[in-house]
Amino acid sequence: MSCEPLAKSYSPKEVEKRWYLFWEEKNYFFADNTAGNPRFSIVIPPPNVTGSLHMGHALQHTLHDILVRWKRMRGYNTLWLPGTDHASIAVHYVLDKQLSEKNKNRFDLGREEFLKLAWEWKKTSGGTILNQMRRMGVSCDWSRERFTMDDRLSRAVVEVFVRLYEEGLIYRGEYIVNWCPRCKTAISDLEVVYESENGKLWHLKYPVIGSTEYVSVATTRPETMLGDAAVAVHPEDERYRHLVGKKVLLPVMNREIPVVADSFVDREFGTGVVKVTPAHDPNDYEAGKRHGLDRITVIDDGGIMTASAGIYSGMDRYACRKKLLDQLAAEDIVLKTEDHVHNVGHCDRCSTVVEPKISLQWYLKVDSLAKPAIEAVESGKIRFIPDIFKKRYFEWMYNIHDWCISRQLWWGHRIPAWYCDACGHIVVSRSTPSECDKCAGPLREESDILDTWFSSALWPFTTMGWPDKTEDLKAYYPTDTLITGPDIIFFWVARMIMMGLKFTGEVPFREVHINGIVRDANRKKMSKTKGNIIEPLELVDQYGADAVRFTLSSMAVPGTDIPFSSDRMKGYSAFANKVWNAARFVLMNLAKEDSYVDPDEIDSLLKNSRESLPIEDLWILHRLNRVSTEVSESLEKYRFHEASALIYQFIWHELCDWYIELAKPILTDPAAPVKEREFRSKILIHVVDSALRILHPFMPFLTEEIWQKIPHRGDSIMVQAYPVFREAREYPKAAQKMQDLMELISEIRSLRAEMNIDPRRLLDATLHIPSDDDKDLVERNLEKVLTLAKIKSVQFSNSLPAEMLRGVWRLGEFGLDIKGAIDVVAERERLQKEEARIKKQIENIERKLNSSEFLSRAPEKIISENKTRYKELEERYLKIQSNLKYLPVQ
RNA sequence: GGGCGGUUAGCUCAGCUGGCAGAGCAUCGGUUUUACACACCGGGGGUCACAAGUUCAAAUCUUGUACCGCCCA
Repeated sequence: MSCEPLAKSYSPKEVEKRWYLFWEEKNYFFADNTAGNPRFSIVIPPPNVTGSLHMGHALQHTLHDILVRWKRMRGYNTLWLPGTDHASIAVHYVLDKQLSEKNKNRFDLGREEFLKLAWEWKKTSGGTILNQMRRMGVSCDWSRERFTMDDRLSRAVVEVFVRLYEEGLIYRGEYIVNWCPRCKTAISDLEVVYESENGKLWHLKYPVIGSTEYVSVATTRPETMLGDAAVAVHPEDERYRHLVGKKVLLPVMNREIPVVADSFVDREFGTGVVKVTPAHDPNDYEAGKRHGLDRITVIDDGGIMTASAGIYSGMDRYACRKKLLDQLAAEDIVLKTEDHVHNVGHCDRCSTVVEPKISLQWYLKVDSLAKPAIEAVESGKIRFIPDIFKKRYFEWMYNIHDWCISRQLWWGHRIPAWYCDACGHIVVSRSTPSECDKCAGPLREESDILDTWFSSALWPFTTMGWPDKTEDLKAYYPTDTLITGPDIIFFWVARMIMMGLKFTGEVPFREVHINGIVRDANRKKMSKTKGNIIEPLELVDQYGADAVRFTLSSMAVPGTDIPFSSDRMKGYSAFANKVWNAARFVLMNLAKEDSYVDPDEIDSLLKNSRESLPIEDLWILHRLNRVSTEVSESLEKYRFHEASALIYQFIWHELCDWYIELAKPILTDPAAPVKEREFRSKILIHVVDSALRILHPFMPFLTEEIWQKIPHRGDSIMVQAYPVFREAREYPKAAQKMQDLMELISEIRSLRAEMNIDPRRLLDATLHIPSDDDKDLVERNLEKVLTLAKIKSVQFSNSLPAEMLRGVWRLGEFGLDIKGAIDVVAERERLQKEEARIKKQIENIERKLNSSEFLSRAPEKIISENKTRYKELEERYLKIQSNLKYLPVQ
């Protein structure tokens, strides 16, 4: 084993690139669907093909990869399937922008040319996010990368559409939809984001025909009055009962419109009289249907006023509002203008204000799909983590509406429907029909495409080859876990559950882990407009992928948002460096003959010579055993923050701070007995190797780089076994003894520091340890105390000589000889402080133990714990008091 | 308007079925000890938002109040 010395600090950049290529070359990410071992499969929530990696992705991909690498190392046949969705609206948005720079739009180009351009764009820029993912170290099976518009997935989409249509679950209908005038398409309820805006409420005067009376109607959108078909009042509203059935004159348009009575009117809003514009408001649309009102469309697809808007025809909707208000003011029709805060719907993609619009769209009937999807979660077949999110799921599912699935866009899955203009028949078919199957007339293909989420809903099974009965489906479906954000429970999770159950008869995944949202340091959501975006790849450049991963993981408390902290980030990059340097130390001190140590070899070593083993070895092996078990337990429960903290604590504060410090004298002393040195390096290699394995899923690059340099067997750490619990490694008693030694050392250090003793000065110490066993323990481990507490000699005695600094610990008391140079005042102060502190604790326990209620009602275990603790405290208290007595009086 | 979550050290947060209040960072004192100053050793810092209740015992359970945030309408 040749050991090149490591660089003085860890520099991630070059390392990361090299190992990622290595893993890919070795095909380690590949999932073999013929392997027999238990499987673990997971599909990625497909990122938007136009997207680039943001902190949310970085978090999710980190959590995915931790689970996947951990499962893989535990021997599971592991699949992590990557890919992207085609993101109709987003791609249109990108290309529209490019086209508008050349003063063109998609309609100038035409469908065919536009799609060519889109595919070209996808080919050159669509892979951005996938390549960025690689920099995070994700171990996806790239050979199975999918895209929602792949031929195979597209065929599956058609198959699903046709089946649903044939079952009568897909229908066409004319309803009022959310329309984006910029994207020029319908969007679903979920794609509308409401924002609270400061607007105005205008009260307008509508004269009553055949009377001098007028009604005052309040509106936030005066331009829609041009399309008013009626005004409405509540049927039980005494104020207006006499007007029902009469007509009012619509100002500007000078159109006579009826006054109708309808209980949808909110009597408290404005004056209790509302204008009814069936073509431009969902509630008015329904009211219009009830009263047989005209639907007068005054705003067109692009947000421009139509010919029905009279003199305002051709004007933009907002320009129209302004001009119209001028006219209304001039004609004295505006009675009042109030400030008014209201929620305005915006397009999720482009933020344009949504326009409710009547149109003919395709819908999916969801009632019958929702029922089994609700049951799947109710019965526990699918579990949400944290559990609380299932409430949100149920709430939405119980109030679910039919889903508008058609979009007036081109990039996406074209709806497989054809219209016969001759007889009006609609043909829905898996393949292009040549003629109408009713009248043999010519057919016109539907120009609409499907909502992107329609194909995303099929992702868990179409990516694995459905509707064919593929080996992948057999091996990896249903998947085990879905990790995603709370914002898409409805968009995606709910729809996947519905579609999965419908088409495969099985749930698409068994557990849904909902992660938090990454926010900036001030807890604000990151957004481009706020300019508070943190780019994960910039962090990777600066700190290394491992540090970014570890930071995100350490803060990933299930269901809790993550305020991203660059201080934590720095801390964990220091941790990476700490691990690096621990390895550096080990490598610097290994001998040529040191080689890989098999865990079983350690076990037999332990079996044969347990009695003679140094206590720190038993302790570190015990701790390693516990920590590796606890980390796995935490990961089972998706408690990533807990797992990270366990590893961090173990490696830094146990392995580095204590074990390596204790190993130093033997490893670095050339005079140390060969046997002892050899033994120590065996254990050390094993512990470091195991610690690296435990850490690997969290910090894959660093651990691979180090593991390759220490004595090892195998080609890569990522395919080694994850440490598991070993009964033979349980040494709770030895661990306790080690803790006692550590306490003694810490107490001595603390006393020295508090009394300002030169840290380099070696002191003589006297120990008083009542129990022979304990005394024996310290005697046998004296070297450790001498080294770590800077002591040059120890005397054992039944009483401590006067003129010494005194301290206490669990097993006894100790004195430090500083040759009479005791600062009596400082020492008295220190002891008195300690005395007061302990007295307070004793009083607290005394109160409990003196209470008969406590003694009669508390469980036996708690009582005896308190008694033990009381005894310990009391002993300590007495020791301190006697130490105070020994202080020379001044 | 309805529902859900949060309030713990200077900051950011853990704290699972009630039983000794924790971490990281920051801060203060000390140390160029040959793995690491991205380090080491040591210290200080808390009315667990507020109020009431349940309990032998409450950061933890119940109710109410205040403030902050999220989701739905």
